[in-house]
Amino acid sequence: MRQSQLFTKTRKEAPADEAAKNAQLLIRAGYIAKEMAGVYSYLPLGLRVVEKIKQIVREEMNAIAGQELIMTALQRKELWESTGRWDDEVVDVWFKSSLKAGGEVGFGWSHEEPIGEMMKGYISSYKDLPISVYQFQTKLRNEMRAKSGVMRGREFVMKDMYSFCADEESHLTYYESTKPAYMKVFERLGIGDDTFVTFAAGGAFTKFSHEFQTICEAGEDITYINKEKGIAINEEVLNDETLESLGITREELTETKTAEVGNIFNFGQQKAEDLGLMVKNKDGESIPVWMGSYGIGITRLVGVLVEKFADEKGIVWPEAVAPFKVHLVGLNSDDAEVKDFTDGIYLSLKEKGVEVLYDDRDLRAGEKFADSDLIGLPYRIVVSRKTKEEGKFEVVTRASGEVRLLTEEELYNDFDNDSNT
RNA sequence: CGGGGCGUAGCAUAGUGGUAGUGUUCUCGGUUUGGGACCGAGUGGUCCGAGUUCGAUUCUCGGCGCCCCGACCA
Repeated sequence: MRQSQLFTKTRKEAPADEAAKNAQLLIRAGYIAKEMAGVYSYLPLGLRVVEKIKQIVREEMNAIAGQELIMTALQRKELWESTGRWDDEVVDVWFKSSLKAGGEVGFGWSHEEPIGEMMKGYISSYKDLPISVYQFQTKLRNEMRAKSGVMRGREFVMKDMYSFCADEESHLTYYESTKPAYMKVFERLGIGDDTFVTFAAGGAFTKFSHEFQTICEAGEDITYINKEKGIAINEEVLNDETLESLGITREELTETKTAEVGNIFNFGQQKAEDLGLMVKNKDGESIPVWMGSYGIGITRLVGVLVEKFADEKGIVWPEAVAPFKVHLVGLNSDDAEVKDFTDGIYLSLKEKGVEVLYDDRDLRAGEKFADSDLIGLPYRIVVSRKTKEEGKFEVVTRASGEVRLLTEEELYNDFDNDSNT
């Protein structure tokens, strides 16, 4: 994409009403725009990042037999009343409204009830199971206090998946299979080494739920971690009983600030029982379905990645989620010959299938470099009168600052879409 | 929801009970051209409402909004 056609602009200064690094940088670089506290619009660059993350999650959920769907944002009051969760005293994050035709509706803060209810129409026998479905949904939660930029908003995108099984064994097998699937997601996002399956407060059915906590200074959680043993415990369940059951001592754990990027819940049969989601087993008896729910905070991950990898110059995207792989910075663009030459490089890269943002604006070098650093694409290729004459292109790796000089041929080989540059 | 802070131009900021200033952005002209360069000109502003006052951006009250700490986070 040509940067001259991108409607967003970078800003030198961070907005005064944002204290969080992720929001400051994302706004300055033109990825997001603030609508109100805890509510952000995703602009062209930001949307590309969100879609990249979604695609990685999608691939890994599909790999464990997840079927994608999308549910509604509007939800029925009566359904939530049937499980006792319409009451504001019980669920304090409801946004509610009323229909002009009469009746009340809620805005989806979770989809456990609606998905279970809907599944009644499709599940009646153990032969129908197991089933796992997931969606990417904008969740609306009336948080008392939004904070930390995109990490704790009132409106955010989440992947939520729900599993339905006919017996405990397949249910637990599926539940366990989501852990490595989740870890693959986080590895692909470049935060695998810093993300831990964490014991956390569970639901009514199980002693623990499992969270996926990523080491992050801007996170809201405190997690006690032992990297060697791969054990992590949320402080909310850190007690003698927990330590003993996990065979570890307090001294072996390190207190760490983390951000919750995912969580999985084992509902057992309780949720289905509440909803009346039953199947016939082999003996012809009606039994409640075994259910689990599995979340990943998509837009929160955007914030976590910015927080973790940004440096003093700006954002540094992991290659897997960067809106473009290459930032082609054209200098001396007032010189028609250089400009034509740079245009040619741009078209060739595009032809090779390389995702490239081409800074074709007629600006001074310093301004372009500053913007490039701020936007944070993995590789910067500089083309100027000098490089045109010498036939060498400067390639800078954003994360490391490494500078290479490549010929045009080397450049295309290096950025061939199939390579692992 | 408890506590604290803050609302001045697109953005960032200064200041004052009496015509609101600077930087940046933006527009125009010129010089520049590998790290946000320089010179000149121009556009553009006191969150909303009530009160006090001859006069309020400033003081008082209320509202709305934003940030931070705490509580909450199924």
